[in-house]
Amino acid sequence: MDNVQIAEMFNRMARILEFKGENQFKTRAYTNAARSIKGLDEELMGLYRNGKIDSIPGVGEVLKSKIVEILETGSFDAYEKAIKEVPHGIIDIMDVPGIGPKMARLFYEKLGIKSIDELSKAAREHRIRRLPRMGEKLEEKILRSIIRLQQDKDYGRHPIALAGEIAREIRQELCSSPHIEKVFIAGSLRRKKDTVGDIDLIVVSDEPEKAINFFINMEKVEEILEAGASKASVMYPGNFHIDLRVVEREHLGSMLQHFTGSKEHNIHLRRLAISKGYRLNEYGFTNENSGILKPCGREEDIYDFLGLDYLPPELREDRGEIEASLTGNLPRLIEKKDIKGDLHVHSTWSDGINTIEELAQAAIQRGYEYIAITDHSHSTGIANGLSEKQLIEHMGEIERINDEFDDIRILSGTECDIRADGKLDYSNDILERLDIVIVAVHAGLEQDRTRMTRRIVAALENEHVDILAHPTGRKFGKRPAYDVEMEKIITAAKENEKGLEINSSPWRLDLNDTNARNAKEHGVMLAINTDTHAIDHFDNISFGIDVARRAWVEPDDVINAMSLKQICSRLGISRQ
DNA sequence: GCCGTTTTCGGCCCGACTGTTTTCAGTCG
Repeated sequence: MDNVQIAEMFNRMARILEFKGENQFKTRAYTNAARSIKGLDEELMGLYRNGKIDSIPGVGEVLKSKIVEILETGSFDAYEKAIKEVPHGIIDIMDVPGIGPKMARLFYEKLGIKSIDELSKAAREHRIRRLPRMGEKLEEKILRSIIRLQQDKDYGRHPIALAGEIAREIRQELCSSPHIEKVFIAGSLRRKKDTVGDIDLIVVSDEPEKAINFFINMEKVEEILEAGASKASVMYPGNFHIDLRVVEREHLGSMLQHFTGSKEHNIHLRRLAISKGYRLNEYGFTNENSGILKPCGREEDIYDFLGLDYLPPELREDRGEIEASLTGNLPRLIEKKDIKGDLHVHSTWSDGINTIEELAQAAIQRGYEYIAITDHSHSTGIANGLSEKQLIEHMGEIERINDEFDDIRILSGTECDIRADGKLDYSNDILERLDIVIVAVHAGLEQDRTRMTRRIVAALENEHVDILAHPTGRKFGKRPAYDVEMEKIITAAKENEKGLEINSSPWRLDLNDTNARNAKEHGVMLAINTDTHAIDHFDNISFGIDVARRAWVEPDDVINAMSLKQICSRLGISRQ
């Protein structure tokens, strides 16, 4: 039973308690504990065995005993009883947008509805509207919501790169309205999460109604979900849910902060405000005694007022950033200007579309001191992987091109396949001759957790290996991460002094933020690489930097933030 | 059910929008 499963169990328990109409704070306690458990660096089982299960935030005596019960028996008594009482389909019903615990319970008690299919049928047969406070519009809304839910296989989450494009497109259109002064992107998109659920926008306007009207009447809007005096939501092509809030300039800071979130971060800030005698909302601070509102025109004003250093949006997840800010221990987050090179680049020698010279030129234009050409090894036949003989020619070619360029150093490398048994695709003799060796899993993704972990750890134990690329293999919309024990990978990377990659391809973003932060905290060095297959891909580096920033990564944690001299020293390259 | 720079008891973030009602409960973020 791992942390994710235990957290899921607590989440389901919370949903059941909601349905049963239990005390909302008790319900919230389960949700909070679940979230806290998901964010743990170590497995609960390990903590339990070492007697270190105390001091998990949000877990008190009662929930602690339930965790122990789960670890020992696979479940806990109260949960087993609860799932017998509340049919499984009911939880699904509460996942339909617009339906919460109260309605789900009413449908169950009055109409015996226990599943989404039954709900859909009841709505079509107009049985919902006969219930108190229910009507025709609600039936239509339910049917629409169910259809959207069923169409939406990825649970409504979109890769940040796609969401960013849509957001910029909408921003441009909104800017053309005479009633809209300015447009800001907020929400998880501004926090740079790897995937975003919906797109949150703020517009500054003196005429809110006209601004809202312009928004809901944009040509591409497929459906208007709600439209009020200061807030509206629409559906946009590609299953994008867009939320808009209108604000007057004097409240912009508060609104930006509020709408950027995260929810947990905001709750923490509000608790902090309460302890100082103020209520905090999207319009500013209200003095508890006088009732006087202090508006915040700039986001910085809010953090200032609470005695905090400014918090970059990437950190606003209530994962310790507020405490760090209070004690002056915020990280100096990595920035684009810190990146000195790219260590994962493919050329025409394997499956890239640009020559080594073209890549070198593009890297110079981006101000890099070095790049590593890391074409595929021969097992990756589909990517035109190089034989050992070809790899030797490849090295010669790089040496020749290095003579041509004064402004950049090209490192000879490989992205060497880790075979199913953990052996590498090239012999040690040839690996030794390369400047840099990146290893990666490309096939045999279905291996079980134990084998996959052993396979990767074996690769990390090879003395010639430098970096593990895209460590979990996930690709958005294509496949989930393969099953692997990340803790063991991180430990092996630390013990063998290997780097782990944050792959900046917007379809990978692998390591993700939580794994990357975990690695950093264990003292593992990271490499923020683009896995470039075409010159334009170099610019994906910003996505990788976003992930790193969300992981609290500082320049000193990053291999390719090192100067050429430093990196040559790390890689054991004598000639520079 | 958790938690404490007021507290071991009594709090627990806060407001907008909808649909159904004539004043508000439910849902959402």
